[in-house]
Parts: sequence; C-alpha cells; structure tokens
Amino acid sequence: MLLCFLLLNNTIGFILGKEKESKPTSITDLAKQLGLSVSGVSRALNNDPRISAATKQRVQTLARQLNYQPNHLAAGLRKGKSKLLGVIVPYIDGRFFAVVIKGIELAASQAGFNVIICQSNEDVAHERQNIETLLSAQVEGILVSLSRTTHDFAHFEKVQQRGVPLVFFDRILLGTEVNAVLLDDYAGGFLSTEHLIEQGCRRIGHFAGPQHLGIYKHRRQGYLDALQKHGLPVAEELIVYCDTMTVETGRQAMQQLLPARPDAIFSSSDAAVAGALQVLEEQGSRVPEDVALTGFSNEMFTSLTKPRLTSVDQRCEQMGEAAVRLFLQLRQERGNAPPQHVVLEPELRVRASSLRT
Amino acid sequence: MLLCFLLLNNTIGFILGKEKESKPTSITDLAKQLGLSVSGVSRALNNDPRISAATKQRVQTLARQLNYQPNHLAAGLRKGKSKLLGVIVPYIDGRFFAVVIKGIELAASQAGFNVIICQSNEDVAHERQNIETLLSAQVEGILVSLSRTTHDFAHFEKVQQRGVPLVFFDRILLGTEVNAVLLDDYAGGFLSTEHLIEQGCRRIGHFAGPQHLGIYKHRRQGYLDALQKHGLPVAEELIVYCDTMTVETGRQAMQQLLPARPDAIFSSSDAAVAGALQVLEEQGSRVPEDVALTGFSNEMFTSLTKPRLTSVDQRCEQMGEAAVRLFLQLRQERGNAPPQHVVLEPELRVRASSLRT
DNA sequence: ATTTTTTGCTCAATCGTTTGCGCAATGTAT
DNA sequence: ATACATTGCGCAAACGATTGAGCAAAAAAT
Repeated sequence: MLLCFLLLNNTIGFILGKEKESKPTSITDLAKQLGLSVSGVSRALNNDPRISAATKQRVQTLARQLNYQPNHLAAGLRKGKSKLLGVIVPYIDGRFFAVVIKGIELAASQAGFNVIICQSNEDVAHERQNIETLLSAQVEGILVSLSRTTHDFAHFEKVQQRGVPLVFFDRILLGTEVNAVLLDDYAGGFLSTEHLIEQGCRRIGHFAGPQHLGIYKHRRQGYLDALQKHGLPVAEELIVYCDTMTVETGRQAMQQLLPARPDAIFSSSDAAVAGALQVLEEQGSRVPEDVALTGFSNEMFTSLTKPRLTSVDQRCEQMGEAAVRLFLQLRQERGNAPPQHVVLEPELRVRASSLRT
Repeated sequence: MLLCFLLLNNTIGFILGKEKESKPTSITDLAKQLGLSVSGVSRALNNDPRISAATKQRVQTLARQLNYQPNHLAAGLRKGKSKLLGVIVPYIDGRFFAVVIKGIELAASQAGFNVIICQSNEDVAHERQNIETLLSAQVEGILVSLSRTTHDFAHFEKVQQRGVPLVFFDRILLGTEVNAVLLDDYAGGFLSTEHLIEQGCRRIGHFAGPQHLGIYKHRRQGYLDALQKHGLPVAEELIVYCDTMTVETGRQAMQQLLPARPDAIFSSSDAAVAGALQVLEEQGSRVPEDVALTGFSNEMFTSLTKPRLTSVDQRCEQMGEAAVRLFLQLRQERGNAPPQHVVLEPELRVRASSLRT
C-alpha cells in the first residue's frame, strides 16, 4: 500500500517534471478522465438541462479535485464575451476617482466582470492610447472620465462603431450626446451658495474651475443663480478662474481675492479652499466669522482641518455603481435607445467653516 | 468607376447591415482582401524577417485603413500569454494603495501589460475569491497586499503551483518565504522616534497596529530600539495596541494614553494621529509644546491640519514600480532563484507637529 | 544545365471553450 | 409490435491568432 502510494507519487512527480510547468487542468483533461466528450463536460459545467444530474455531479466533483479553473480567454474568444470592463480615469490617486473605482469594481465583480484600469494622466494622447489598449483587450464596455485636455470626440467614435458600450462619468464633453452618469453640480453650487447666504454672508466669492468642463461650469451657474434668487448682485471681481485646483492655486486665488473683501467663498474644490484657509489664517482673518468657506468633494481632510470644512459630497461610490448599471443596461439594449444621463444628487455636509450661528 | 465605387460601397453596407454588429476586422479579413494567407499576414504584422518589406507595407497599410486591432484574447490563448497582470489590495480608496496602484499601472503599461484590480475588502474570503478570478482570467502574475484577516497561506499555493509569479507588497505574512517589496518600516519607526527624542521628548507614546502584520510589528520594534539606543526606558503603559487605525480609534487611543502623561506620540498611522490631535486640542493641550506628534504614511491631509503633521513617507509610487519590476524579473527566471525582498527606505517628513525648537 | 541555397510564402495544427446538429437508447403512445 | 417522443450525450466546426514544417520559385553556386 505504501509502495503503491510512493509509485503513484513518483509518477506524478515525473509527469510534472516532464511538463515542467504543470499545465493547468483543462476541460479536455476532465473529459479524458471521465470518459466523456469535451462538449459533455462543458455542458455539465454550464449546467445545461440536457445533461443528467448524475453526470453533472461526477464532473463537478472531479473538477474540484483537480482544481480546475475555466480559461476565460478561451471562453471569451469563442463567445465573443471577455467579461472585461475597461475604465479610463485622468488619475487614480485622489479620493474622488479612487472611490468611484471602488464602486465600479464592486458592482462589476458582482456582475461577473473584471475591471481593467487605465490612467490618461490628464493627457488626451494617453487617452487615445488607452482606448486602443482596451479595445485590443476585447473589453465589453468602457467607462471613462475625460482628461482635462480632451476637446474632441474622435477617438471615442471608434469605440461606438465597434458596438462597445461607452459610459462617461463625472467629466463629460459639453454638447455631445452620450451616455453618462453625472453629479448635479448645479445643485451642488446652488445649495452651497444658498447655505452661505442663509448664514448671513453677502459678498460671496467663488473659485471657478476650467469652464470647458461641465462640472465647473455648472457649479458656477448654481452659484450665480443662488445669488440671483436671493437678490444679491453678481460681482465679477469676486470670481477667480483657476486652471488647476490645488492647495497652491487656492492660495493664489485667495490672495487675489483679498482686496475685494469677500465675507465668504464657495470653492469648486476642497484642495483650493484648504489653500484659502491657510492664507486667511496667516492674514489673521477668522473663519467663519470674517470669511465663511465651503468646498467641493467632501475630501477626507475636510474633517481634519481647523475649523473643519463644509463641503459638497459627490456620492463617488454611487457614481461608480451607477456607471456599471448603465453599462449593463446598454449591453442589453444593443445600441438602440437614445443616450441617457443618470444624475446623482449631491449632499451638502455642513461643518464649522461655514457655520456662523 | 464611380458606379463601381457605389456598388462596392453598397455591398459593404449590405454586409455590415446583415451582420448587424459590424464585427471588428480580423486578421482573416486582411488576408482575404490582400490575397494572402492568414499566417502571412500574422507574420507581416509581427515583423517576421521571412516576409518581404513590400508585403509588410501592403499589410500594414490595409490594417490601418480597416482600423484593425489585434485580438488579445486569441493571441493570448495561443501563446499562453495574456498580457494581464492581477492586483489585489485590501481597498483602493485611501492614498497609499491608490498611489501604489498608480505606480503599478504606469510600470505595467510600459511593459505592455494591462492591470486588473481586485479588492479584498480586508476579508480573506474575498481574497480567495479574487485569486480564483484572476487565475481564470489567465493573468501572468499577481501582485498582492494582504488583507488584515489573512493568517494562512493556502490560497496562494495554488498560484505558485500554476507557475504564476507572485509578488507581495507592503503587507506580508510573517515567517513566509516569498517575493516581496517592502518599506523598511523598522527604519521608519526608528527615525521617527529618534527625531522625537532629539526634540527633547522623554515620555514617548506609541499607537501600535495589529502585530501579526509585519509592518506594524517592525514600526514598533524601530520605536523600541530607538528608545533603547538613547537610554530611555520602555514603558508598556505608553503603548496602545489598536485593531484598526482610523481617526476614531486614534481618539480612543489618545484618551486611553492621557493618564500616562506622554510628551510625544509616534503613531503607526496618520489617521490615528489626526484623531489624537483632535483630542489633545479639545483637552487644551498644545501641540507640539505639550505633546509632540508623528504619524505614518504622509497622507495628503498631514499638510492641512493645524499644526501640520510630521509623518513618514512610504514611497508608494516607487513601491508599485518596484513590484512590477520584480514580477518582470521573476517571469524571466521561470521560478528558479530564491524568494527575494526589495526594501525601500522611508523618509521622515518633519512638520510643525513635532518641532519644538 | 544541374544542384544548392535563399527568399517568400502557404498549410495545417493548435490553444481551451462553446454550440448547432445528429444519433443512439430509453420511455411512451398506439 | 410499431411508431414517436424524450433524454443524454458525442461530433465537429467554430472563435482569431501563432508557429513548425513544407514547398515552390528565384537566385546563386557548381
């Protein structure tokens, strides 16, 4: 008995030794060992009604024993379905995109999809390259948030010609009819500004982002409309346009705004408002008593500054989920049905930086 | 001539119409239109020396015209190389892993690899599932940072049996011989503690993380050795062991430590030290005069608190790159060569929270 | 002019799965 | 006992690319 075991062991060792890399067990191996045909095994594994329950049992048992893993490449090739989902983001660090991707990965894996991540690094050339890569990888859909330098749509048309569902999220090109998941940035700007007005602020400044991106344009419009609704004048000297929105540009914007003597600032970005906070502090101004502040994105650090920063939560994780859901829906519809927008409502998180009462 | 064109056009339109989904052009299509064999086209595209320059030209021109994209699934199946790289992280939001992934994606895409991201959500069951998924997707390698609940190694052995290179980063199981990229956490703890001693602190507390994870164990050891080197006693009442490291647990840990009257704290986490800062402030203690603080990870918000937090930078992006490099190297070596560790040196970023001079 | 070499390409098998069609064997109705 | 479904499975052709072996024609050597 012991001898037998040793021999067996030896044989296995020999086989493994010969094949060197111990090829993973394929459906063919199962078929041979069970005396079945490959197709029978395939059907058994896919729970085809034409296969008897007994056989299914046998197959599944052996599959587990031999540690069989289906080869997605082969199945994908045959079925024309790779079960891969491509995602393109400008960058992956930074809370917003990271959390959106978290949401995407969660929803996608529940639907049996794997997620391939690409970064455009805010560069349209990279973005084009990403598209090629993803198409070559035979992804079944592409979820993309545009790079800041993307002004034309050409590279996305290839995607649509291929019949690959395309879903944009957060960043979208104005004037294009596409499927997209968006935050109601207008509402975010409006809510935020109205809140400041309710706190008694009258000279409310605004840090605006690049206006060819819908998100920044809409935030600004929400700001303007809130002012108007409450009968406050719009003063262009109270608006600073920033190219990028970092702590540093926030500092600069605040410096630039000081002479106009604002009593509040609604910033399109948390990083920028954090910069403003630093400048105000160095200046000896009190927040929120002299200047109230609100930001956008509800970054983690908004709870860690002093005072804590009021901000607009963007529902990042829901955005990821929603994008995946929209993709799954488009896949069903096979390209008929007009483009649609899913709009998520933002939530104002009020903290000390804007509370005067 | 014009008629001919129209007819041709019509025919194409008809074909496309019939096939409904306008199948992407394959290598076979190219072959047919050029009157070549499939293999010839394949070799031309792969720049095989046996094909004449003239033919290569013809092929490549038509390929561009028809917007041909090679099918990675098919090529992968045949060659046994998917050009896919799997990554498993506990979670993707949070600066550290996000930046590491940025590094991974950068390095991987330069080597022609696509990256598939999975999250274990700090759950070993998920982690096992992730492994299955990635193996099914035929990834050529797996980069993984362990979930906090992973205590055994069984699911990774399958990976190695398959001959799939496995590289761990940052989080590693103690007492296992594996390939890994690590931060020198010991040095981080040592540097940080020594810095506090140099600032004149004598009763230095420590927020320690789960000790079965190497990173936290090593940070603690660095802390202990620095104390010893400078002749300071080790007081167990100055060490708080935390299960998770969040702002909230940091608050609790600080509360717990107050009676011991520390004059400094070296925290294994930035989030936790931010919590400590809040408690101290509420307490009326001054930072750094009464209690100096240092954290770990150099999170973005460390520059935004008041005072700004001293922290240890983990070289996240380099870690991602290094992990990919190690994977590429292992792939060459085909499994011979003993497991190796790549160790990155941390850098102490000194800020106001620990500067008494 | 014949043999040898080189050049440039084709043939056919292969990777692991899926799937339309067909064909026995068994069970049911007549 | 014959005809007709039904059940359970096998055969073989795909999917799109790669690759070793082979083969004809042109070029070079003898």
